[in-house]
Amino acid sequence: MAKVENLNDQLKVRREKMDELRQEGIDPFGHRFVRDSMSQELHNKYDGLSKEKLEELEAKVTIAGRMVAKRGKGKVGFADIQDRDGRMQIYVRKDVIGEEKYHIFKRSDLGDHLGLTGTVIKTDTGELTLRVTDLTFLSKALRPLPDKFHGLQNVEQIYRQRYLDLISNRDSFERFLKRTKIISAIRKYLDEQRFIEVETPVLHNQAGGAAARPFITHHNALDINLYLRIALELHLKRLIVGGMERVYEIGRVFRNEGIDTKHNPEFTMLESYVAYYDFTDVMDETEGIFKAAAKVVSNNSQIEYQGNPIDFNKPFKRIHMVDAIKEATGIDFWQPMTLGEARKLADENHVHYEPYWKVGHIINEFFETFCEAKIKDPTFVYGHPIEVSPLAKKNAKDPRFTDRFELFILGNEFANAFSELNDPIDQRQRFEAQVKEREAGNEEAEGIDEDYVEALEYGMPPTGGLGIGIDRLVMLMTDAPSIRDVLLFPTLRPDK
RNA sequence: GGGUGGCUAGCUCAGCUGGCAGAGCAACGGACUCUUAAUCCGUGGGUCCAGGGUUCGAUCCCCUGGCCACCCA
Repeated sequence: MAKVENLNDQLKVRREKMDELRQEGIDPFGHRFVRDSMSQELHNKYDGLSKEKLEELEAKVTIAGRMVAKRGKGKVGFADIQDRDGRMQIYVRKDVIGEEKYHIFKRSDLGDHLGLTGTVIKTDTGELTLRVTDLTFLSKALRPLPDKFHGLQNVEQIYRQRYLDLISNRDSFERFLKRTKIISAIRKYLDEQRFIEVETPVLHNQAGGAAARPFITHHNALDINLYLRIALELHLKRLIVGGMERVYEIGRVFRNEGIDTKHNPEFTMLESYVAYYDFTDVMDETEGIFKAAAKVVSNNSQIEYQGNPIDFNKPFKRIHMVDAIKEATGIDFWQPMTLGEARKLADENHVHYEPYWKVGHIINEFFETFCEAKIKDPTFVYGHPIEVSPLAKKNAKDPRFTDRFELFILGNEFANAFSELNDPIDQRQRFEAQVKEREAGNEEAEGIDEDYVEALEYGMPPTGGLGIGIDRLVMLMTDAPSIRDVLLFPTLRPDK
């Protein structure tokens, strides 16, 4: 707690007012208060009624909230009370609530919480208002709120002190409400498809299921290092082996990488697995999830992201990665090709590659270089090379490629899915290839998860799996330019 | 990792070519019984991100560092 001599005038005054309340026998940090109405509820109910009609009705209600604006006027005063759903104007008259209570109102600061009982009226200017008959002081704000007109603009403060952003920037508050509703809609959609929602460990013995560097932590009693999960994949598939048939988890995963407008070290993933599905079924499932989410934020399933319209009514496009490259560049990777030939093509087209890369890596890089950014409409790009898909099932007709897809919208990836590799022999070989990659310099390559391979040896049904980054989905649906705008408390460097 | 920009009162922001630190809101005192970014009169409020340098003099110029944002890899 700051020492008194370090306080600025406003902090001092508010502490003095707190003491004043105590002297008057009022707890500045009050207690239980029963309200019977929310601001928005009152607006819905009474905004449509005339001033006269409301006078007739004499509707008596009790509300509570934070005072966010105040307009004094001698022996009467107006203020705006903000609760979770919105705001309600109150009208306080000295001759109605009496000297003592009016004094409390006059001495209240912006930011204080008040409980108010009164009748619902309309003012001469037509604003729905609570004409206060009783006032209860509920909680003192010892610090002043951000600018009442501009709100909180300081981006750093918005992230570090999200509560101030939520108090003073209603659009931000509503974006987080939408986030919650989107996730609820996704749950509802999956639950209706008879999925089982599960929770799997966050602490892993080995970080697998994705290509990413993990956070490492230590368990004291076992004296072992543990890894914060980078994916949900390998545990959920064990549950498919266990016969759950349709599972999903919405949970936090952690990746030890840089922070920018699209990356936060911890973020929320949805992964789902369905026995007997292949990746084309998963496309349908994915489409259903995105359409369910779009309905939450739009009446007609048309949204706009940073000025770009997206229509979720249309069926999503589907294109093979190799065809997409051919369309964009004329280069045909369907042709059988040696590594030397692929490298030559890469050199000719100024496509970057690493020494340990095989043909498949180069194909993938061609896609990322020439195709990804051009995709606008929701599009499933499928058939990723086997080298970049260590957990996906090989395509039955062309084993260079896998039955995998990614969903792209406006040049960004929103989902990653595949027919799961359920052949334990093949799986072991893919893990071994990953180990070699790691030795060749790819720090994100996976190790061998023996326990997982053993689970596969008991027999996993053919399975369709899906991963969706929930934060990016919410960004898209709420027109948020940065992932930090959809995370209540984004990761930041400590403040001093 | 590289580049650019920002950091000034509680908040939102000005601050010219280097010359006493500014406004609006908020706060305080006063007036005001239908205001709504209330109004009117008056008052107080600053580690100009930190440290160093140049200078008679630095919020301003230079160097180093911190935090944040954006762009690029």
